[in-house]
Amino acid sequence: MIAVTIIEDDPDVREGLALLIDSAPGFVCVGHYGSAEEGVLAILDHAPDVVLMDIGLPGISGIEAIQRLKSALPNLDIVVLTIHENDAVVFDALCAGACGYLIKNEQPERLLEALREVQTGGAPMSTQIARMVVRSFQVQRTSTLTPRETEVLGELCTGKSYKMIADALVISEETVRRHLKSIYRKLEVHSKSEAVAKAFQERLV
Amino acid sequence: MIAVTIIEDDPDVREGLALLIDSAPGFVCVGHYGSAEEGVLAILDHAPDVVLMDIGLPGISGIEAIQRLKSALPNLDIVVLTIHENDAVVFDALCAGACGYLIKNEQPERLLEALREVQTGGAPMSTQIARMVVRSFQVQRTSTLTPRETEVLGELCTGKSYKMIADALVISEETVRRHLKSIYRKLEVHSKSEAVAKAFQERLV
DNA sequence: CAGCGATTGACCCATTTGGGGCATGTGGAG
DNA sequence: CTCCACATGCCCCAAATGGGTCAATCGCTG
Repeated sequence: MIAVTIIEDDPDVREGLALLIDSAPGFVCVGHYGSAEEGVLAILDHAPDVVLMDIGLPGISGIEAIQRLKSALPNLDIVVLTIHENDAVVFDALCAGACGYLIKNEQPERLLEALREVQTGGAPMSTQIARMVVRSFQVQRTSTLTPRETEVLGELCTGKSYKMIADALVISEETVRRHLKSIYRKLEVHSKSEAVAKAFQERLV
Repeated sequence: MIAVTIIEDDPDVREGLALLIDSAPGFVCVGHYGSAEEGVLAILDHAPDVVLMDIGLPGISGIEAIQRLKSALPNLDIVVLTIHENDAVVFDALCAGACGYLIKNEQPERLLEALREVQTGGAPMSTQIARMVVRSFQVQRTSTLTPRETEVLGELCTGKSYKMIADALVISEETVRRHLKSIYRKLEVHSKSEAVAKAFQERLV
């Protein structure tokens, strides 16, 4: 039996979900709450197998609730069920510790399948969410840096000084400075730390 | 009809996949190749809907092949099908442009479902892969930095100078230096760029 | 109340860095 | 053949940075 707790502010949706889960073989709904405050306290008590969590809640947000639950119960599986498919919300939820992310238009059977999936170590996501997540890895580096400059920037991003970079690339320190000047112009930055920050942000490394 | 091209070096597996796809309603296998070199050339010609790609290939690797295909045909959907579930390989493949990632023990029906899913804008992944991907967002910051120090480091990571950080936090430049000294000791670094690099790598920001 | 960590601030000094100019060799594009 | 981008190197100088020491205030803990 998979014990599920629901946090969802709309009473109709909440009841409907509870009913669905209770009537599905292999599942039991051990609690359903309309706010994160109530829900979190109850979950710390109940310790269910899975939590179905809405995001747009009154009071404490679902994201915040996920963080609190995860820091208290690191092994708890939390599946987000929401209408939000905005980038920031999705990534915030995953960073906070959600193991799955479903959009509210999924079929009931798909929802149950997702709950089973998360229990077996998976990470169920609605198709468009999965694509968003995968796409987040594919950042194309539209860099105008020359190969050598890219190499120098790479060394810079390991925290090396000019001298260390010079040794690593077997060139003079002066040449490193020369490349850096060019890199700074192209990236429109004016210091090592700014260049490193930009390199990480733009995935130039 | 979904047109599929297969790149897989084991002849038996390759033939088996081709047979599976050709005999499935709604699918047609428009080519199957034993090496990335052959396959890539053929795909640039055929322009199939989906490519099923193995990773451990002789000659050019599957990762390299994905990069080449993606740069020529950005809208091509590529699903990796492999036995490798090592972190680096998975993330390299996704970064290179794969839209899906399946482990070779999936049921035939699940494979077909994945091909349909990727066509409808999804990103089919085997359960353990999906979990790896989601987990990659959840990096806990085991930082020993004080709140104020974290704040200073945050500003540093935007590329600011001491003076700019001082202005931003409304403290003296000297105090910024004081905090930085403490941060450097704790992170065991000796320069701004090294601190920024470490902050990004350890997700302290 | 004594002590401690966090935060704030200051001064000194050696190095590093950023920005400027100048110059050479090499390989590929036109 | 000429031009240009790329990589290499050097000099100068002002500003920023790293590392050291010293000290005051605040809030919490024992």
